[in-house]
Amino acid sequence: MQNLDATFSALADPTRRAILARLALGETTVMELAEPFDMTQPAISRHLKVLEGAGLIIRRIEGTKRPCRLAPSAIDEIDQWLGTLRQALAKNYDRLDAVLAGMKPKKRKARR
Amino acid sequence: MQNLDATFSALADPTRRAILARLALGETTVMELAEPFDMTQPAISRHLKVLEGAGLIIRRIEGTKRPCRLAPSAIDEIDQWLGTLRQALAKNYDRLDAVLAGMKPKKRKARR
DNA sequence: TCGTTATATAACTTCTTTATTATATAACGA
DNA sequence: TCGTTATATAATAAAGAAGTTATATAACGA
Repeated sequence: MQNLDATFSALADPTRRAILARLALGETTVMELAEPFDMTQPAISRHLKVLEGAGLIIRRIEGTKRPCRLAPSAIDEIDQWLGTLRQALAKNYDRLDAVLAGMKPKKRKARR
Repeated sequence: MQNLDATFSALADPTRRAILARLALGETTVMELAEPFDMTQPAISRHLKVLEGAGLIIRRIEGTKRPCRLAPSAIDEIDQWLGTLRQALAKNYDRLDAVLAGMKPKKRKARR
């Protein structure tokens, strides 16, 4: 779990998220992907490169076309990271709730 | 669900993810957060501003201190977006699997 | 009231990202 | 073989991000 940088960074761009959404509907070529955007083809090619670098999409070669599709593994990776955070968060809030409710105050207040 | 840009962008930085991880353990002040990093205090302050802007953390004022804690809502938001993507992805792969398995070939091959 | 602590803001530098245009490559169909 | 289609790459400009130092602000404790 070390390319979270690339993954989140790739997801930070709305064009790239839109591309992913489109790819979620099925495999698509570069030109098909570029069409709905007000952007040149090289720009889209670059976005695809970023997505591929982050492991979010996979490309094959089919004649002169380069159909892209989503890679499921990256999603899992994010999911896993989020899971960890959510879990810690839940624990944290439980604790806070407990404190607020005054249950088992233990040795709270011992903050240095 | 419109600040996904800010959210993912905030998560793309390893320092900020580390800060979140630290905050997952409980509320912490700016200096406490800065300590483990090889970075100046203003840099950390800036990171916190980014995280706050993305709605990932909440800050209160306590005298001269500004304790931060995680905001749970943003996590949910990401989760929701990921959920949508994962769902579409699953549907997509089911379809692909079906095709690959040769089940109900329907009108495949009709690719233009 | 004064020095200290906790934090924020500004000015600035450097590195990165994103988009553009122009051009290359490579397969396709005639 | 030739023009066309699909895509990539390079050069470059413009905008943004991240860190630094210097400085401001505001609450604290003496």
